[in-house]
Amino acid sequence: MQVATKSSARRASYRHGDLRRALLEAGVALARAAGPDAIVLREATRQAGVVPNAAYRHFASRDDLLQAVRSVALSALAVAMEAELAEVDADMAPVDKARADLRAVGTGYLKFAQSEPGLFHTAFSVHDAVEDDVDPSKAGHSGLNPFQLLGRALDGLVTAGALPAERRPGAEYLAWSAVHGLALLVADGPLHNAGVEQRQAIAQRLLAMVENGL
Amino acid sequence: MQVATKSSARRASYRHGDLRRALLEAGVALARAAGPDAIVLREATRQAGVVPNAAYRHFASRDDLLQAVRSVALSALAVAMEAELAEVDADMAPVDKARADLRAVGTGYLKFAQSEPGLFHTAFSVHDAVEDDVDPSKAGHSGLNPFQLLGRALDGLVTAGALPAERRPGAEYLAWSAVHGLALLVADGPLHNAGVEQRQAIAQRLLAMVENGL
DNA sequence: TGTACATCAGTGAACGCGCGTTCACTGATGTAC
DNA sequence: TGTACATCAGTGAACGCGCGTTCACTGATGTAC
Repeated sequence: MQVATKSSARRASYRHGDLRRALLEAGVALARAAGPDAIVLREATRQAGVVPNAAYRHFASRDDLLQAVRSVALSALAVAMEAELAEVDADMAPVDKARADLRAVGTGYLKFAQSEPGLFHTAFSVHDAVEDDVDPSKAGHSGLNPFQLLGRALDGLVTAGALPAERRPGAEYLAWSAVHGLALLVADGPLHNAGVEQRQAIAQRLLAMVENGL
Repeated sequence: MQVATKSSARRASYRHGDLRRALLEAGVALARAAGPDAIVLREATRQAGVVPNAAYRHFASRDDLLQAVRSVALSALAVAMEAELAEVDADMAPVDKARADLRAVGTGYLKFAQSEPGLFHTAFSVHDAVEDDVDPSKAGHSGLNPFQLLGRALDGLVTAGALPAERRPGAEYLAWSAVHGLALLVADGPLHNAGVEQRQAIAQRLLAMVENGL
């Protein structure tokens, strides 16, 4: 791994170089492999090649590290959703475009849950209100976090006339519920080992259900 | 607490009386209060007034106790769903009855998640396939577990002609996803502290979405 | 009905484990003169 | 350009904690004669 961004470029090496980053990456690796409970301070320092208490120069506590990893996970989820949004053909009738965007949001969410179950669970291990959070460390490239991306897609539906404005309030929770529930079944539930085609079929049916049911 | 059922009636008192039951009840109390991770063998023995290793006369390991508590939680969930089903007026047109049954299944599930979040999480802390499980300790009074109650309701929808038979396969996962997702938001997510009326409104909209979208 | 014996539920004491966290330190680096 | 000094990232050693689990035991109960 090379000096990639500002935080490691500021000075190339002190004692460790960039221990904070190394610990965070170790924490992410642990979460990726086995979920939030696997984020263990001592193990992160081991992976960074450093003595256990050295972590306290960069994180106030184990929970502080957890929260940092959680932000990374939320951000990665947002990026996955944005990637799916970027695939949507821009030259469509507004209504179709708005619907396609909503589907992309759901698809990105589901793909992430499937491919990164550990990070997915970490992102939602604490359920404080992400809704109004403007912390950029939890956002994707657009500056929006996953919940906000969903909100934007729903707003688009209203603007395009595909969703009556009076049904807009609370719609996040309906869409989120359906997709989040399936995401769990797919992340490590009974559908985790279903075939790709079966999963995709169910995902498509679920998204259609949301679209029609909203 | 008095001798209530067969297992404590067989013999009224030996050393403890019925330690297995006492440990299980302690485990359930712990899970109820703080979820599956709170099920701690030593704490259960403390609550039962017994030395830690005494638990091993009745449970092979901590995980064995966890699974027993999980069965209790699944069974309680099934009972909650059955209670809601029992409220459905039996003298309705078959189609309406079938729809009302499905709603009752969802409502029971959501109410349980709301009122017993700790047990709810315990029930789904391990996600092995409950689908085909015939273990009566995970079932309600009907002998069916929660997943099977949902399946029966969907079958009823088909029989009544409210759901095309070709859409029946996989329908469990669509309905389950939506309701399970909302259950989590309501159990300890952002909707846990929403007002009763707001929660009920969202629940009704979600169930309508499932009904229309299936 | 009474005594000898086998059973096995619960005891007592101890393990090793890995965790998060605190303390006083040291020594490489950056800075001021 | 060189030296004295302050900074503070990482060290070394140790804590107390509660956990699950194992071992050899003891003594109240149920059973056979």
